[in-house]
Amino acid sequence: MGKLAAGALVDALRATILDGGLRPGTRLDETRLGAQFEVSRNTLREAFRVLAHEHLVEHLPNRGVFVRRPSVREARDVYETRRLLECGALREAAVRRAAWCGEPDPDGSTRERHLQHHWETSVLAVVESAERGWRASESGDWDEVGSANGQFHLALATLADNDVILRTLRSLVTEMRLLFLVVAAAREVHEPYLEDNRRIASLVASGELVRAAILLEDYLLRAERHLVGLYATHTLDGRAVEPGS
Amino acid sequence: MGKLAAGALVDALRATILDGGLRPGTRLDETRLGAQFEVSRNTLREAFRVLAHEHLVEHLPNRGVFVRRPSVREARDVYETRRLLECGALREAAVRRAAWCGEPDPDGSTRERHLQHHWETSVLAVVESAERGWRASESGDWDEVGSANGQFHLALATLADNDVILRTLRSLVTEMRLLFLVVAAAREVHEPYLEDNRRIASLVASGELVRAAILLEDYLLRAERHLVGLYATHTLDGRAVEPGS
DNA sequence: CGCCGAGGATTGTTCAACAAGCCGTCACCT
DNA sequence: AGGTGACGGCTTGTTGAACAATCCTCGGCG
Repeated sequence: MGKLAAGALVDALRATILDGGLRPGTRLDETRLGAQFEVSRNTLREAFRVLAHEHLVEHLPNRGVFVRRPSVREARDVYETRRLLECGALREAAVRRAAWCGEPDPDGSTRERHLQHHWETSVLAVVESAERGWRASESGDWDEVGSANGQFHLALATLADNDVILRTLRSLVTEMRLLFLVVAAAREVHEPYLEDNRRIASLVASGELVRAAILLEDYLLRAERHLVGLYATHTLDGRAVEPGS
Repeated sequence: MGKLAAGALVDALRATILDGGLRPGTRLDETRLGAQFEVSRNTLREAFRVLAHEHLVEHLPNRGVFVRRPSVREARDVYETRRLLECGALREAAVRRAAWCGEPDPDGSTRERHLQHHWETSVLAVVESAERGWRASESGDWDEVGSANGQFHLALATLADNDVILRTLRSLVTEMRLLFLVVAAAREVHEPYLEDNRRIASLVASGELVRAAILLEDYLLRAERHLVGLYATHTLDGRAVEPGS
């Protein structure tokens, strides 16, 4: 039992949901889950509040909380928002980097070094996650591919050095994993884009951020149409109704 | 006392913080606030979880929760993110509307009518909130000006018909109100932009969304620099340190 | 067939208790 | 004097039991 049960419980529940241990639509029974995770009903409720705020779970008053079953509409909205934020982050990173490289080192202040360091580690994370996804696909580990893909997009956001963008995208990326649970196995979703990830990563590494943003925009538009298409086919078998209706 | 104490409590606490009843840096004592709002310590903790997730409040383990005192850095990040989302929302609304008006009514389906209705009410909300802010400034009600300004920007986001963008911006707008608490009275912050709001609103009303987006981008850039400037001066008096240090 | 009401189950909330962790104090030691 | 370490109080973290309120189900009744 790690300390701070509530926080750990949130992570445990999120992981369980995202790993398919609690399918979308399932009701999260307070006494049953409390027994399962060995926490009291009260701390469980605290965890529910934050999961609800993360939109992984839906809280219907006096009825209980349910694992959310995102609609096609939401898939479209999430992709559109990601497009704005991720491409915007790349463009912001571009202008900030241009403004910064323009000045030929006015003072070797710690801030300069900090920016330099942040840039290098971020680029490294981008390239690394792209490669990680590629290797995982070669060994057929599609769960790992999905995870690496998420890391890749978060790494892109990190380039802008903007915590608000980053935390927003983090929330969207986990919500995407919930989307993937509804439509299909991760394979078809990620496979066509591994090549794009690598091309974007190499553009970022060579500092061509604007071109990376353009490619990323097209990439996300294609992915959106792809997922929406899968959604239409795959929600015909499993029950496609909301828990509330 | 309305039913569902926990949810109502969140609203009450948020309102109290945003109205200055609980200044940034204040520690939120569980027993004291529990007595004050007449709720148990447990439901209070549930409320804390969601306020923390909204970034209105900071939770330091075993030390308590404190009203957050946003940094200049965060001000910059929030404005940058708003710029991406709000301007992006306008552009998305533009392409969606173009694609839709292009088709000369293939079938008078309910979906068509729904889109039409959504568009009209959204535009109305934009114009209305802009006017509301203007009138409030004439009568010197600067709190109302701030509220109307928030409504205005949310109304802009509504044009894109994207729930994810909307809820994200809602969170950012309330976080901005926390920023305003730290730097200064709402007057100086909003006054210069009332005219811009009206011009943007009229552009939206006449369907010139792209031009509205351009004006909005410039507007938000100016506002960001303005607030960051105020921040630098105003955090010199009051103590400018974080609660953790 | 559909309405309705009783009963059971689950959520919403409170309370009291206790363990654990932080903080200020104060005596003690060098 | 100044550092330092134990002590004690106060606050948070978590639990379990209790009770009201609400919802769902199921059986009866028109």
